[in-house]
Amino acid sequence: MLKLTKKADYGLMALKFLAEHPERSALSAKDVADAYGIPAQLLAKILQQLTRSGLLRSHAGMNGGYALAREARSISAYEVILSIDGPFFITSCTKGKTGCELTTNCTIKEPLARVNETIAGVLKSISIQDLAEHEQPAARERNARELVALTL
Amino acid sequence: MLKLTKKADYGLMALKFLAEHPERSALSAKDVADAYGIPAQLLAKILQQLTRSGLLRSHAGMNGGYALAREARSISAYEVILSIDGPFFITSCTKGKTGCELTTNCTIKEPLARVNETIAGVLKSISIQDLAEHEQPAARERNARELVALTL
DNA sequence: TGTAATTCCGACAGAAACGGTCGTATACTG
DNA sequence: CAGTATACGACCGTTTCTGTCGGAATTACA
Repeated sequence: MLKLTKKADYGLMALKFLAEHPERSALSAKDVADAYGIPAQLLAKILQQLTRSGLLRSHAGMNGGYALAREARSISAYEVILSIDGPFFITSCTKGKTGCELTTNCTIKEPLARVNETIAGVLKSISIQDLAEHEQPAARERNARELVALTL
Repeated sequence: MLKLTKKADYGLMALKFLAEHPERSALSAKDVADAYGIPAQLLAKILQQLTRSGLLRSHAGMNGGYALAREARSISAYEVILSIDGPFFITSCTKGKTGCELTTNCTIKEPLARVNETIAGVLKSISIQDLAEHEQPAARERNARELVALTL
């Protein structure tokens, strides 16, 4: 239904939270979970996944936790969603390698693939820092032309 | 996971098929289902829903079936998806009236709402006729500026 | 009038995805 | 060593999705 999973939401929230607290060298999963009322163990798994994808750096032990692996500005919402929910295709027929197993050619796929790229483009244009700043002026003018190029 | 349901896919395919066969006054659910290998009864329910939403006109009885209620050019992919899958919000927290029941304010919602509108804008810019024509040049230049206005 | 084609509608069942929990192992700090 | 924290896999309950079944109402046509 074209909606992010809660996991992806949690992930974005967590990264935003980390971006907002650069003074702490690391925040534990529990810190973040408490801040937002997210189930701690669930968030832990999400953060572990983000670590595996290289978006976070983790450190076990006392005073350990997670920190952004890169600048907030250079981490896009797209990467986060991709890491947590896996690759998304707007068409449900595009499943892995098999392609569309339905009829000879569901020509519907082609135009929707363009929509898919547009969405990806929009998500790529939004950085974690954009989320952390309550206004996100930076992402605006920056990608205007690019967006047009993508959709058309 | 940011993906259309199969039902929505089926609905788009069916409308595309109807748009491609204007010579027939009506096509039965079975006709369309056979053409694409879609489960007939499932497609029937989808077409009924689209009829309820006013996108199709139905006619029972022999030689009955479904036909587009409007010009293919004036029916957008957005309307189809909306009819079948219901209103979509990219953030999973935006549930009906309650709003975000999580923390005081998940500021994440605000930027993503803009993404949501962008996606809606793209889907609105794609008509059934665009799907029927294998190239969809019409939707291109037409909505370029509008898209920019939406995202920013 | 009767029969076949077809839409209409609700209920339901199997399957998959999602959200969340638990237990345990591992790593680091002091 | 003890406490804090990540890492990871198994599992379960709920929801959503996909598809099926059965029956009722509508229409065309012989």
